[in-house]
Amino acid sequence: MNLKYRRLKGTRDLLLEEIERWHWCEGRWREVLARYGYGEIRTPIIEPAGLFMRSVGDGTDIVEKEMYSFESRGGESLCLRPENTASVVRAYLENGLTRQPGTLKFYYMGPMFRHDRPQAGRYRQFHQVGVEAIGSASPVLDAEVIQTAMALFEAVDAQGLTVLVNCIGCPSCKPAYVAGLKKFLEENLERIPPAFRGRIGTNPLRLYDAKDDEVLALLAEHPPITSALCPACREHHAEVLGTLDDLGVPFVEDPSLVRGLDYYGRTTFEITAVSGRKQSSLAGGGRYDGLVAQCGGPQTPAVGFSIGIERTLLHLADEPIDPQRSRQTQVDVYVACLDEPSQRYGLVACDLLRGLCSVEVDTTGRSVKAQAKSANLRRAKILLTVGKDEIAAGTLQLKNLETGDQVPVARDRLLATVREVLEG
RNA sequence: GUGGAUGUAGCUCAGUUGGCAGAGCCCCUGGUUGUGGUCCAGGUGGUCGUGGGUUCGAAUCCCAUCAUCCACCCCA
Repeated sequence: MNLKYRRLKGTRDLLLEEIERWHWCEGRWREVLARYGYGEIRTPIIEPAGLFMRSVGDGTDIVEKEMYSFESRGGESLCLRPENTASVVRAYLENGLTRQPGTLKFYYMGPMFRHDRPQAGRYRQFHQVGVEAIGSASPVLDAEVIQTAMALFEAVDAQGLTVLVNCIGCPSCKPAYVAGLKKFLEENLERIPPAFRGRIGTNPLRLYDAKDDEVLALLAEHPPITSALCPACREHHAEVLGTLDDLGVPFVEDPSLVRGLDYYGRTTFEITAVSGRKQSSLAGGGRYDGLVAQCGGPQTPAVGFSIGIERTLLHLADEPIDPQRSRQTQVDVYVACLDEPSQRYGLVACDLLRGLCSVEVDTTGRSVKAQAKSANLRRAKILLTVGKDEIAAGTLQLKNLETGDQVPVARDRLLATVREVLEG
């Protein structure tokens, strides 16, 4: 069809069987997150653009070319959030939570926006479920956070995942390493394809992200960051890995795992799908001990992650659903009405049923046959039929669609009878 | 930003060398005066993505454009 309006590139409509899948996942996740001590936080989708430029980093791809930024009527520079960590930190400070004792643990679920070229598992409006644990510098918390991410995957039966872990240092050891790496790369500039050279000046560490063989071969000749960590980072990293062992969370150390956001320090991790070429990175996270202070708050350590919901669902082996049935919403009781007076009688008579189950009163005026057909399509267990005769007698015809039995039921017996059929 | 594939009925797709626009599913009606899931008969539904060109004639060939999907880059 040649439609007048179409959805924007990289956005999707979620409905019918797909939204049911989302609800199922979201329910499981909320349960798990509560068990790990997280409370929900919902922050605005629009924020000041500066929040992300400073926290995520203005040399990153996200800020450089993927932000949906625009000017408000008042001339303020705004943007649709490309991620949620910075917003949570902003909210943490803005709501005066810095003096709260203990670790504050928030989870979020919601849409993020990045102006990328869409492809399988990548959308311009996509959704993440994530957590932020603010207020503890302990490596044990890092491990718990990683375990939390895995628990979320397990809750929706996601299989075949690998946890990649790395430590990218802190302000006392990272700068020296980065400077050394930069020097090394500049000395070997001719071995680096032009497409990657730009990153050397802005963030040399991100060369490790490249999948290019020449780049990787060159980097193999340079010591990894894990060999240049200061004693404190070294110990922190060992504690994280040791705690993961204690918890029985399998992981793979990956010294090339640097993440695309500036605020990460020390622990970084990623959870990837082993099989399939699609977008294999399902989740990413790490520690960001400097971010709260950078946003104007007191020096406060924190760690978190986010999971891509679309990618997770894509990764789940989804059993095919009947394409026709999946286009109708399930209902328990379907009320077929012969004419408009019957519709009115049916609607009123069935009002009480809604306290017990779901009810659809058909007001299309189609043939009873067509209405009964819809009842079947909607997977109804009971078909109630109303016409002149039922109105006169003060009854409804009640048909059990599983057995095919049909009996007239008096209006005042309707609720009890429907309950019997549904429970029996 | 770069590369590849695909656009035909609500859905999934055929369409030969350029010669009347097709199938299956769905939907509607009837078979069954007021009853589904099976069956039978009939029916509705199309600017062939859009614009231009070649041609007696274009879904088909050419050009442009838009959209979708996939991949790169990067990331969730």
